Amino acid sequence: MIDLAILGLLREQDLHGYELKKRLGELLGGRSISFGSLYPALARLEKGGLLAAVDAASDPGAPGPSGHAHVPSSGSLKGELAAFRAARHALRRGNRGKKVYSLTSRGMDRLHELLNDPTPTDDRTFALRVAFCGHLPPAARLDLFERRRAQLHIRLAEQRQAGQHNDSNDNGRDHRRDRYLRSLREHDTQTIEHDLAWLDRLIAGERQAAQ
Amino acid sequence: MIDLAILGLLREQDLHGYELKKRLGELLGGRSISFGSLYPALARLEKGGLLAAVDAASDPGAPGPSGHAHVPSSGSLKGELAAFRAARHALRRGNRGKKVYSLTSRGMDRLHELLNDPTPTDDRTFALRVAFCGHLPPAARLDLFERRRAQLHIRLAEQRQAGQHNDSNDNGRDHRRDRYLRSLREHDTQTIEHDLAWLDRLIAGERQAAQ
DNA sequence: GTCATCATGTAAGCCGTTACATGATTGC
DNA sequence: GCAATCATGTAACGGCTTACATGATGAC
Repeated sequence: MIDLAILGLLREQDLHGYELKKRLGELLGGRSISFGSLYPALARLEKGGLLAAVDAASDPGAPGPSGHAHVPSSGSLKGELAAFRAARHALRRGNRGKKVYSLTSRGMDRLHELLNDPTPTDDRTFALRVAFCGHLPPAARLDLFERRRAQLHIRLAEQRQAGQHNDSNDNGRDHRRDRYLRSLREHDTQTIEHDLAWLDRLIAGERQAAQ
Repeated sequence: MIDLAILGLLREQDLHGYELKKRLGELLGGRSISFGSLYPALARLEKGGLLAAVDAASDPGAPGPSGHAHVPSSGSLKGELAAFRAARHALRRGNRGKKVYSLTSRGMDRLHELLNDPTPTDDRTFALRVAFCGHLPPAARLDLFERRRAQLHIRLAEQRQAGQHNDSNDNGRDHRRDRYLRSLREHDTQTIEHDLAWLDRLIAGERQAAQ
């Protein structure tokens, strides 16, 4: 999930981690991922050759690179550590704290792999796929939508079936008690139907565009 | 989350783990929890005194207890193990594989604690709370609904705000590309509004019942 | 010069999953 | 007797969170 999010966002534009997190928060409606999960993921993807740290391009943040790493070489342990870090930073980055990532061609391949993966996924992942599916060939996009539709149809059937065998012992007082349970189920059903209607609209749009 | 689910379901009726999982699956619409998570949770709750294993009551499954553990005492390691297990089973359970749990008074307290906890939670947990809120005093129930409503209002505001600064560089081709992103956001917004409308209905019902 | 924000990372731990292992019950 | 299902558990691992630690930049 996190890989899909990162690769998808970087496809549009080179970004550093902090900015990436903000964008992702907007994409998923507030509930973003945490730094503790984002930065290790970025490191992993970079190590795997799917991302590359680039010399801060014009787009994200301040433009002027002026990288010169003069190391004062103090005696303290802390000083040594800081110097080491500064040197490492100077090697890898343009000028300052930011580390801007760019999608490599392998990363692009991986993104398409993740978008086309036919195994059913959770709601969040599907949302991400929709967000990034504009880059997909129309046929793959249609597939994505239809797979999701099938999945939701199954869910809906299960939901209805579960609603069937409602309390055989229907003795008065009980009637009022699980009123909330029934309301919940009804609402869930409607939510799925709402999702299905949306998917149908998307699919109709695709078919229309195909002509 | 899993604690809430277990305690809430056991409040209605004594159940064994396997049955519990099935009910939970119905409650959450298909996507149940796994055994690998359920059984350890049951063990933990039993150890904590929130649940107690009872001698299979009349309700869940076959009624007749006839527990007699005659141990053949074979020489093999496997045999010893089996015998040990059988003995352990005989001590703890009525007659067969099933281990039926019952909610203790401490478990009941914990359930109310979980239902009344005012910290905002994820959607799944809220669904569970609604499913079990029939046991709550009306005021607590109303509180639950209104806290959720406030939470959703915030989400909705964030959503709208995120939708504001849409691509300042609105140059033609771009227009068509993130059509899917916009559709997704619109759908998300509608979903939240749908949830809010439901909550409003629930709250109205509570106020009406309060009179 | 200090405070808020930007920015990157590490460590510990929680919560859940899949895969594995075992055995009882029931229907044919 | 054999298979499907019911039933309970353990072990390994994955992904994400919180809390912690560090430092740069900019505004006042």
